[in-house]
Amino acid sequence: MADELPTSLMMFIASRAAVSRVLGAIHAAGHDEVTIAQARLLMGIDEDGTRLSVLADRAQVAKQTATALVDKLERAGYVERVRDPGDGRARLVRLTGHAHALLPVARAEEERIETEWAEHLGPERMAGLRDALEALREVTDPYR
Amino acid sequence: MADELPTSLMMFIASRAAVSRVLGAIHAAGHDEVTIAQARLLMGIDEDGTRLSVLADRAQVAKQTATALVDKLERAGYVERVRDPGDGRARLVRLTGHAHALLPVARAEEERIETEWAEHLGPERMAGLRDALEALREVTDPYR
DNA sequence: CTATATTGGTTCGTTAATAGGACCATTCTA
DNA sequence: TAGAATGGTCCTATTAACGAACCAATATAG
Repeated sequence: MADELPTSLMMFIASRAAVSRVLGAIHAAGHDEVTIAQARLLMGIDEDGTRLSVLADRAQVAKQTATALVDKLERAGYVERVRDPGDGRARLVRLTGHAHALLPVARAEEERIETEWAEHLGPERMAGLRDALEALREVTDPYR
Repeated sequence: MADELPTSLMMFIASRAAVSRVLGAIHAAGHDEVTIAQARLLMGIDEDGTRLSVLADRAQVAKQTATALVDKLERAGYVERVRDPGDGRARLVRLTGHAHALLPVARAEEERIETEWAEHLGPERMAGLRDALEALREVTDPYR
């Protein structure tokens, strides 16, 4: 074993496995067309709607990319664009009922992963892991 | 604070920051055309060459994708395809001198990140983080 | 109060990444 | 030795991503 992979690579491996499982659960629930990039954008939408540029920021993609992703999500019925009452230029991207049916599925699978990881590591190591990751956000999370 | 992000998402955030920095260092060293996907493939190449299908496996992409990536890397002068002496069907993808100039740059930046993270967390928390991530590989790493 | 700058989004055009399917050559195996 | 499996490639299509140019609405300078 004695593998000595970079810490960031080990994070990548684990997070990719999680993403893959969550997306699998989403697909299994019948939401076949949703892709990873689209899901990433969906996650950034607040309950009362979010501007496209904010969404782009959160997902760390260009505005044009966010536009394209929202286009697809809109065509598939997961979001709608409504005018921002406070600013005539802006529009708010809002989740539809269709999307609201989707979120619990994703959250449940995420829960399941979290539980399995905790079982595998034991409570202290899991707590330590989360603690370290939270601390790392201070130096790695450009948003917040 | 009290954020309660999923563990896997926090991993994603940190690993993305690291990838972004390593790629930045690579670009800053003059290797402008190399992309993330290409770098990911490069990392899987052993010193004495590696088969394309193994590469595809390691990077978790389809053979066709690996073919396309190797095409680009080959055109840019980072790898070469040589016949596998032991198997007439196979060809070995090997790093060129150009690529060998690149790897230390990536490794150095990775080192720097590792050091900064350790400083930010302190030695025990960093050790605990690595330990937990190594353990998680047992349930999340499809390769090994 | 107008002229200009900024902001929020979209459109156009291009490139990278990815994979399904078909396919060929070589090697393995029953 | 015939048929299955393996290693790669080609063709094609879709998604993701972004620079550049652009329009409409708002904010700001003079």
